[in-house]
Amino acid sequence: MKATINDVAKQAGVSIKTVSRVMNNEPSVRQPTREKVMDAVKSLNYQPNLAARNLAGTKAYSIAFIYDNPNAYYVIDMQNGILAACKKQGFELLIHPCSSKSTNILEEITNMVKHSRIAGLVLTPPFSEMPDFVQHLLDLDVDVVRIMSGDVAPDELAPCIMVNDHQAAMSITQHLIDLGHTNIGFIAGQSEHMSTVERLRGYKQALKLNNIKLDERLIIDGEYSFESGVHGAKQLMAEDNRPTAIFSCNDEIAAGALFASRLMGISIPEQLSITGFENSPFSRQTWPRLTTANQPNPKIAEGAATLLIAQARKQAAKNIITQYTPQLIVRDSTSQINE
Amino acid sequence: MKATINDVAKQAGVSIKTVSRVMNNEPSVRQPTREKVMDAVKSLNYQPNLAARNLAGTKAYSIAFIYDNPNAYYVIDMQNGILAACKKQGFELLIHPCSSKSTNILEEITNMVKHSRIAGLVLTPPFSEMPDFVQHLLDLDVDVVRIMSGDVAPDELAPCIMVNDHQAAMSITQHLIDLGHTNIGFIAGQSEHMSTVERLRGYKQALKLNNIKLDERLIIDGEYSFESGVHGAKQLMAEDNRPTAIFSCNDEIAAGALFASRLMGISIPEQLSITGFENSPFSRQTWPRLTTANQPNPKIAEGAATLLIAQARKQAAKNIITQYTPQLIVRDSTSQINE
DNA sequence: TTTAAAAATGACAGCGCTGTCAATTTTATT
DNA sequence: AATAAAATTGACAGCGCTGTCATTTTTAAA
Repeated sequence: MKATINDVAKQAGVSIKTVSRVMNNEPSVRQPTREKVMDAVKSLNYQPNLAARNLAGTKAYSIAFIYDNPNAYYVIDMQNGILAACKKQGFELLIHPCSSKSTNILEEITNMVKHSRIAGLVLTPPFSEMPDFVQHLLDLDVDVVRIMSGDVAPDELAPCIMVNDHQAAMSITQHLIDLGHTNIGFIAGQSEHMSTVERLRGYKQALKLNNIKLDERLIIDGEYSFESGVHGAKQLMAEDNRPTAIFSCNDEIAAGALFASRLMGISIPEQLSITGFENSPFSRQTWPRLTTANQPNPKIAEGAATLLIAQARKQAAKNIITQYTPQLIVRDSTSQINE
Repeated sequence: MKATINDVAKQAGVSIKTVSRVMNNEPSVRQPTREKVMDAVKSLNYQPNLAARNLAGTKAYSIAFIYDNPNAYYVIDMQNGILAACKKQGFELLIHPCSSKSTNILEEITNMVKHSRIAGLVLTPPFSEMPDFVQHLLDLDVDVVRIMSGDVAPDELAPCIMVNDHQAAMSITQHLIDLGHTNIGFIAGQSEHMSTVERLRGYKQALKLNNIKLDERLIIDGEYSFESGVHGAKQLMAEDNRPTAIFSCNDEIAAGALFASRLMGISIPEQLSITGFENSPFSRQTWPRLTTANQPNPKIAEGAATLLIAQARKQAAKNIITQYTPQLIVRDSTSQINE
C-alpha cells in the first residue's frame, strides 16, 4: 500500500542509499540518476517515513511553535503560516500552548526540546522579546527564529523577522495628517510590548516630520482591549485640546473607541477619525469599517518557519534579518475634518 | 543524555521487553516488577521515543485535528483541549487546516491518513456533519470522534460528542420568558449548520412550553456574523410586533444587534434584552456584557480526544454518546421589561 | 593511452522500540 | 513431592531510514 524507499530503489534500479540522497537533496548524484529516482518517487507517490528518518538520522524534521497569546486570530494566522512552510518542506509541527508567566515554563520547554527531536522553534512575543529565554534555547542546541516588533534587530543571537511597526505607525499617522488632522490622540497597548513602543515611536516621528507639536496629554496609556479603547476615547474627548483623530494601537482598541464615540454622539468619521492596527477580522466587523494597517501574519509566519528550516539545514546564516512593514488599509473610519 | 529503554532495563534489572510491557500497560507483568520498572523510569526521566514506537509497532500514537472554521476562538479552544488530552496520553497531534469546500479535500485527508500513521481524527462541524466524509474515513480504517450539535446521535458510525444546543437554547429562551418577555426575536445563523437548527428548535419549544404563540416574522434568517446581527436587529425593530428581546444565534450576532440598537437609540437592557450564544471572549467585550450560554469547548475537545485515544486502544465502545449542555450565563444584556 | 584524483554509488550496521515466540518461573493439581 | 498448566519474562528480528565507509565509475592530468 504505502511505498517504501525500497520500492523506489527497485523501480529506479538504484540502491536505497541513492534514493535517500535524492530525497535529501544531497550532492553527488548525477542528474540522470536523480531524474530516474524522482520519476519512481512520483509514480509510487512515495513519501519518506518521518519516524524512520527521525530514528535513523541525526537531523531533525520537526519544528515547534509555542504560544502564549490571548489573541486567537493572531495565533491561528501564525500557525497556518508555519504549517504551510512545514508542509512544503516535509517537516512536522509541534504545537505547545503555554503561559509565559508560569514559573516552570523554562523546564517545560526544555523537556519538550530534549524529548522530541526538534530542529528549532518559532518564537512570537512575548517569548521572542525575552533574551534570556532565547539564549537558554540556543544553549539547548536548537535553532530559533524570532518574530518581533522593531526595525533593528536587538542582537545577533538568532535571526529576527522584524515587523516594522514604527514605519507602519508613521504611515497611519501620515494618512491622518494628510487628511488635515493635527490633533491626533494615541491610545496605547501595554507598554511592555515592543509593538506598543514602536507604534508610539512611529506616531511621534510622523508628527515631528510634519512639524506638529506633540501634546503628551493626547497619549493615553492602555492595553490591547476593547475596554481600553472605550476608556481611552472618553478620556481623550474630555480633553480641552480635543483630538479630531485617534490612533489606536490595535483594532480592538479602535473598536472600543468607535463604540465610545457612538455613546458620546460623535459620528465617525465625520467628526472624528479613528484608526486601528493589525487588520484583524475584527476591523471589518465594526461600523464603519476600520482604517488600519495590515500585518500579513500568515506570510510572516511562513517566512519565519521557512527560514528556521533553512537554518536547521545549515542553509542560512545566523544573522539574517527580514523586515515586513504592515501596509495602510484605508477604509471608512477616517476622513477629512468636516465640522 | 536522553534515557532509552535500554537504560531503564539495565537499571531495573529486567529485559527491555518487560520495560516495553510496562510502558504500554500490558498485562502479564507482576506488580513488583512493574514497580521496579516504574522507579527506574522516574529516576531516569524516561519517555519512550515516539519515532521508534511508530516504526517498530503496529499501533499509532497520533491523532489528527482538521479544521475549517473562520472562528479562531473556537479553533484555538478545541486545539488546546485536544492537546491537553494528547499530552496526558503521550500522543501526538497532527494539525490540518483546510477548506471543506475544496474539491480535493477528500484526497488531501486520505493522503494524510495514509502517510502519517494516524489512530483517528477529531471532527468538528462542518466535517462532523458530513456522513459520507465520516464513512470515507472509517473505510480508511481510522477511528473518528465527532463533535456536533444535537441531542440525538444521527447514527452509530462513530462516537459522537453531542452539544445540546437545543437544551441550551431552551434555557436562554426560558430565561427571557422568566423576565417577562413574550415577544422574542430570533436571529439565526446559517441554516446549513446543525447548531442553527438546534438552537431554533430549542427557542420554539420553550415558547410552546410557555404557551406563547410563535410569530414567524420574528425569526430572521442570518449567518454567524456581526453584520447579520446589525441587519437582523434593524429588521426586527421595524416590525409592527416589535420584540422586547432578541435571541441571537451566537455572540457575534448579538454584538451586531447590540450595536444596531445603540444606533436606533434603544437602550440595552432597559428597552430591549439581547442574548448571545457561545460565551466567546467577544461576549465580554461588548457593552453591556452579554447574557449568553457557555460552551466549554476545551473540555469538550479534551473529552473527544480522550475518547478517540481510548478507541484507538480498543478500550472504548464504538457507540458512545457523550452530551454537553451549554450553561446559561446571565450578564448585563438582559432584564425585565421596563418601559 | 595510462594513472591518479574525484565523483558517484552501494553495502551494511544500527537508531529505539515492538511483535513473535521460546524459555523460564510460578501456581494449581494430583 | 511430582507434574501439568498458566503466568511471566526474555532473546531476537526487523520496522524504514540515514551515517559510515568501501567500491565502482567518471573525469582530469600526465
